[in-house]
Amino acid sequence: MARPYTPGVDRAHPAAGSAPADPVWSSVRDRLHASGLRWTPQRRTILDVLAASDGHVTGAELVERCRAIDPATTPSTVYRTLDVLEDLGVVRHHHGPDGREEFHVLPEAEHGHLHCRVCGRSWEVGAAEVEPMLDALRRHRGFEADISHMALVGRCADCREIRRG
Amino acid sequence: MARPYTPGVDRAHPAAGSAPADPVWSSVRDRLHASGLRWTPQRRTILDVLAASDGHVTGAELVERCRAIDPATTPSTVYRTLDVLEDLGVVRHHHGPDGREEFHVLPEAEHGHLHCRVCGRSWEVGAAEVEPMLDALRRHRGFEADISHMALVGRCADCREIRRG
DNA sequence: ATCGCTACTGCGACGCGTTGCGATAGAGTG
DNA sequence: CACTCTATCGCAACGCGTCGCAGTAGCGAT
Repeated sequence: MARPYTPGVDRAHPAAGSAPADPVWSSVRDRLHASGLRWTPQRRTILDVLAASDGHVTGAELVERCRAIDPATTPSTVYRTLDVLEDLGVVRHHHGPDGREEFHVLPEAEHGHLHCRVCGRSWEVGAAEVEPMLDALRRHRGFEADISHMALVGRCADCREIRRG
Repeated sequence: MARPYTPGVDRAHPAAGSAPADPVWSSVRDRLHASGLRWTPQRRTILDVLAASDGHVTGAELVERCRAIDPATTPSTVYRTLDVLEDLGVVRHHHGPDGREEFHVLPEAEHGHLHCRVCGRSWEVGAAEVEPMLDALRRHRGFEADISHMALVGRCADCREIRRG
């Protein structure tokens, strides 16, 4: 067939139903190859899952969703692939209030995270909001902080309202 | 003996050699009682360990040091006690780059944390350094962030020097 | 000194994430 | 197509931290 190489149509693994035509995802394959890395059915599964996710997802959730597509998926493969994808800039991760990993797919803009300890909700803070502080750290200490990994824990407006203090 | 109640001299458990005469530690006992909580040999062991620690210590390290004093120490007891002590304000914890817990005993001043992803070293940042940003978050979003729990990951001056980027 | 209430302990099992290792299989080459 | 090199996989075991439960033991009251 003269199909111009849609990634993942030739799977033997049950790697999802709809092949992601998204150029972002197909480019991952090339980027892996460019770094001497490989394109495998397992990685395709994970990319399919990521493509179908939005917002923040925990590591365990990603493993679970991969299993829904391919029950043979093992955690180690998922976590290792997520590491690779983070190197490629496809995902970013930070740690929630309890230290567990949360991943964000292809963030449109770099951002940090706020977690309310009381209600558990979370918000994103734009780079602009924290840039002044990061800039100060850079100037005074030469420390270059990773915004994406930043997670501030505290109490949100609503929860402060309820229990004044 | 007319010894005026040095906490922990009457131990049956092997809770340390030198009893901490430090008023800070002895006050913990009273503070527990004031909250309807209890003073136990296990808690004394943990306080002894904390008293002998300075800077930041991981949870696992604390468990290990408790075991050195009392080999019967179990992790769950240690972690649960640390929770209680955090409520009392005796310790503060945050999460390192890998999400593991790090505890700080009785910080003299509230501070956040910087972790270099490359060399693994860490620094403290004074409240003053981050206050402007926290203030902005408070004003714009009503979010009250916990400085002690803040951990920024990135690259320190030395490591940026070596691998420019 | 004894009693009763319940905070606390220790145990066992679990959940998340990581690591080492032998086996497998991408992908470039002849 | 067969061959080689090595990135990747799956497994099993581990480390950190949490949780539920049944028994223990602080501590205030009698």
